[in-house]
This record gives sequence, C-alpha cells and structure tokens, in this order.
Amino acid sequence: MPPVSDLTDHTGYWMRMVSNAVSQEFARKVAEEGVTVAEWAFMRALYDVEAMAPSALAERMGMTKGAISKLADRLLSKGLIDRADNTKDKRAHSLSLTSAGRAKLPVLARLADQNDADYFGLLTSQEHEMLDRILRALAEKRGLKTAPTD
Amino acid sequence: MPPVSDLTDHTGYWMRMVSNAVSQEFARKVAEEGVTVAEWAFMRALYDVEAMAPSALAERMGMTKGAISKLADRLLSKGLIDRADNTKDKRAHSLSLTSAGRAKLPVLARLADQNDADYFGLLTSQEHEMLDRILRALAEKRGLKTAPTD
DNA sequence: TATTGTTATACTCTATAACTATA
DNA sequence: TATAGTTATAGAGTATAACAATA
Repeated sequence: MPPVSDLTDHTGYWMRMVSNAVSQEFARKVAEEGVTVAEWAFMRALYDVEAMAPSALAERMGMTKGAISKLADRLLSKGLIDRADNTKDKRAHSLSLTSAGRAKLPVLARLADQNDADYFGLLTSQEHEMLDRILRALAEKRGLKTAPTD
Repeated sequence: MPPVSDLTDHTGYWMRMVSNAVSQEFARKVAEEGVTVAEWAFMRALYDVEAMAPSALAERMGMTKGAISKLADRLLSKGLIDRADNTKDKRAHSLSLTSAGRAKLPVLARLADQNDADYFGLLTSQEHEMLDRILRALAEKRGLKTAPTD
C-alpha cells in the first residue's frame, strides 16, 4: 500500500457506494408511499406485535430514546401509529400500528423485495449467496445489531 | 417470499448494516484528526493535482456545487485548503491543499487503511477478494460514480 | 434515586433553488 | 443569456443531554 492510498483501494469505499445507491433508490420508492426508510423499519418492528414500548423499540432498533420519540411523532402525525398511556405504569407508553399503518405494510414490504431484486438480481445466484453469507458473517463477528436506516 | 417480508430478508439490509458500521468507525477515527469523511474524500481528490476548480471537484465527487462550497468553507476555516481567484476568468476559483492539509493526507490514508483492515481482515483472503469483485461489479453495472461520504 | 419518555441543541449530509458576479 | 460559484432553506439522521413525571 502506498503512503497515501486512494479512496478506491478500500473495500469500505465500494461497499458504501453500493449501499448508498441501494438505499437511496429504496428511499425514493417508499417516499412515494409517504414514508422514510427509518419509518418503514419502525413500522415493520411493530407489525409482529400488538404493541410495544418506546424503550423496547429503541433497544430493538439500536436507536436512542430521543430518536424513537422523533420518529414516533412523525408517524403519529401521519396517522400510521397510535400512542397509548399505560394504566399500570403512568410513565410508560405503548405504540401500535393503526389499521391504516398495518394496511401499508404489505405495500412497503413489496417495495423492499423489489428493490433488493433490482440491485442484486444482477448477480449470479452463486454470487448472491456468497455476498449474503459474507455480509451476515461480518455482522455477526462484529456483533452488529442496529437496524440500518439512513 | 411472504406477503410481508422481514427486514433481514434483504441483502440491502445486511449491506447497509455492515457499511454503516465500517463508515461510522472510520468517521470516529478521522474525527480525532479534526476532519469528517467527506472532508477526507475532498482532500484526497486535491492531493493528486496542483489545484482544482469547485466545479471539477463537484463533477469528480458526484456532489452539487452547493455541497462543495460548504465543504470548502469548512476546510478553509480549518486551514487545510486555500481558495484563490482565477486571473483569467474572474468568476472561477481554484482550490488547493495548504501545506498543513497536504501533510495530513498520509495520516488520514493510514487511518483508512487500518479501518478497512480492521473490518475486512476478518475474512479469508478468498472471501475478501470475492467481496471486492462483487462490489465493483455492482458499482460498474449500475454506473455508480459518486464518492460515498456519509 | 432510578427509570420512562419527551424535548432541546447541535452537527453532518442531501437536495433544491435563489442569488451575485462575470462572461 | 449562460456559466461559476455562493448562499439560503429545509428535511432527515445522529448524538448528547436537559428535563418532567413517575416509580
């Protein structure tokens, strides 16, 4: 490696370039449904459960409480989630999808499937499997668990 | 694929998770040298030439003129680049590294090398080569050329 | 005192467009 | 009129911390 390596000498450079392109294209697709990528991840987490506390969502998504609050505010104003008080612990809240929010999930999931197919469908199935395997291995070895949204 | 696929069903999800982790760790490293990742990419582009016009940098980095101006302002105030008027065309400017900026390049390049090694050194050399090959192929097939910075 | 959640502040990146000066 | 560059505005993500209410 020369004393001043080039940007393109690094795997991280190429990964970020591809990752950004995939993500920005997905962001454009979901924007037509009126949500951001972070909002999709938030809603998807709520889809599997009746309701969830903000603190649990923060833990699950690897975000701070503050970030969850801000996202929740936006989704509330869009009518996609509800925020209810907890009768037992008056500090606690409970977040859940509205019926409008729940109805939107299959649409968003299809867009995610399509976006993935659009980009990684360019690979042979062998390459695609290898890529998946390597990425999951890196995530696991590094102990990553933040739901990536940006 | 079920009607509502999970986030983790998508290659893009794992790529973004790994890419974000690599990039955020690199951002922390260069922050100790007082620069952002975007500033590193900007300075690296200037390293190979005497001077460069903002418009040429915008073209090369795949950014808008406005974004370049803002980056240039920050680097100017940090004393890492100079901005000179062009005597022939009074609209045009010329950006170049200061000696302080140029001296910083080897340090930043080493951090980039180290960061890449920290993450992708976990792979076998075969896996690493395969990953590089796949990422470059995807970037090329998609015609990507934006220097990724976020 | 500790915890739940909201709110405030600040910074970076992105995108769009208005604007100035010059050609 | 067109071009080079700056400046303004706004939205989204991230991070940190102050804060109020409740436990």
